This record gives sequence, C-alpha cells and structure tokens, in this order.
Amino acid sequence: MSFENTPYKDKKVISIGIVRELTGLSFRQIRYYEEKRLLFPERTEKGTRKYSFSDIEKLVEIANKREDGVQTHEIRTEMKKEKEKLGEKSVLKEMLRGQFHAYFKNNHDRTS
Amino acid sequence: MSFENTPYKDKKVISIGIVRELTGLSFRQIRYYEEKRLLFPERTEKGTRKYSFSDIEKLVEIANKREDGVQTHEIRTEMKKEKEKLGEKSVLKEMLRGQFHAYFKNNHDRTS
DNA sequence: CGTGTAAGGAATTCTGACACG
DNA sequence: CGTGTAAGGAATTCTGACACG
Repeated sequence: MSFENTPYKDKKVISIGIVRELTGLSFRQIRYYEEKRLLFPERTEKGTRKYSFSDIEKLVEIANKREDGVQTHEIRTEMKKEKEKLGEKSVLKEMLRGQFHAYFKNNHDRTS
Repeated sequence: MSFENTPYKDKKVISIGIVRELTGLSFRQIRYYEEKRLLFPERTEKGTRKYSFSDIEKLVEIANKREDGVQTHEIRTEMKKEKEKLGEKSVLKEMLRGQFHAYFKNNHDRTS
C-alpha cells in the first residue's frame, strides 16, 4: 500500500516551534547552531525553516556537548569526523555485500 | 546512541501548511476530513494542528477514495473495519508468540 | 455533501541589532 | 563566544459563516 520509500527520519517538515518544544532549546540557540553550520534545515518558499527528526536528534547531541563546555566549532569538527567514519562504514558494508554476492554466486554455480 | 524508542511515523509534529504541500489537498479539505473524524491531529497549546506522517498517508488514501466518489462517511466506516482487522492480526501475533514461547520453554526443559 | 472563499484576529517566524561577558 | 531580548514586519493558522449545488 505504501508508494514512497521515504525515510521519515530525514524529511524536513518540522517548524522551529515544535523543535523548540522537542529539544528544550531556545529559538536563539537553534538558529545560532544553524549559523555555525552544525545543522541545515530547509526552507519553505516564504522562508520558514523546516527540520527533520534527525535534526532534532542532532540538536540534542549538540546541547549535551555544549553542557560539557564544548564550543560549537569543535562540535562541528567532531561531527565532520563522524560523517567520515560513517562513510568508511558504508564502504565496508558495500565490500562485504560484494563478498556475499560472490560467495552465493559461486555456491549456486557449484551446487546446481 | 539513540535514547528514545520513537516511531517517527506517528509523531504529531507537522503543521497544516506542510501537510497541504505533501498531500496536494486544500486547507479546507484537510480540516473537513478532521471534522468528519477521518483523522485526529493533535494541537499545540495555542491551538494549531499537528499531524504525523501516518496522517499524511491517510489523507492521500482519503483523497484517492474521494476521487472514486466514495463519501467521507463510507470512508470512515471502511477505516474502522481496517482497524478491526489490524486488531485481529495483533491478537494472532500474540497467540503465535505465546506458542513459540511455550515451544522453546518445553524444548529447553527437556534438553537441559 | 464537499469545497471555495472573504473576514478578522491571534499566534508564529524572520531578520538585524544591541547587550553582556 | 553563546545567548537573551525588544522591534517591526511578514507569513501562518484558526474559527464561523455564506455560497453553490
């Protein structure tokens, strides 16, 4: 019945007021972290910000680090590294998938 | 790293403007279907409606049925039946789970 | 029955700036 | 650096009603 393969978690559909409620942060903080490029909400045609659930999770993480005294710039650097690691993981996954495919292909060829 | 077991699909966080964009329906239609109790958005303290991704999927289904000339009341009846079926399914699942538990419990008792 | 629309008001969001530290 | 706040304006949403059919 579903017709779209949408990862709801990443769809940018939440306005800043709801984000404020969900994260407990102030409008000022939420916008400031965007200014410092820690997250990238989208905009409607008229310019109001739209966030995803992922953005909300990220904001909570940011808030935690800020409580530990970590500066926004450091947080940004950390997050970049995280992304790289995720990239590596994807590569590994792809390689493993290739291995499996090869394995099953061979197995099939031999046994049938 | 995740700390909440939230089914994003059912979280009511989307304002009516975004719903309008995502479904292609008019504000009037979206509110009317609520009036006819086909869906149940939540409200912020100040009264603005909040929808979930599930609501959006439901609205698309409603739109399709309306195009086929189905009246809102019939749609409502159909949806109730759907819910009942889902309820039955859950019951069956629970029963099956019980069966498995019993099976493994017995198996364990005998073999250890 | 289902939907459009104009009406008036209330709530939301935006930006740029000043403040403090 | 990170955050609060007052300011003015623009965009959003709400409700109840009249209209058409």
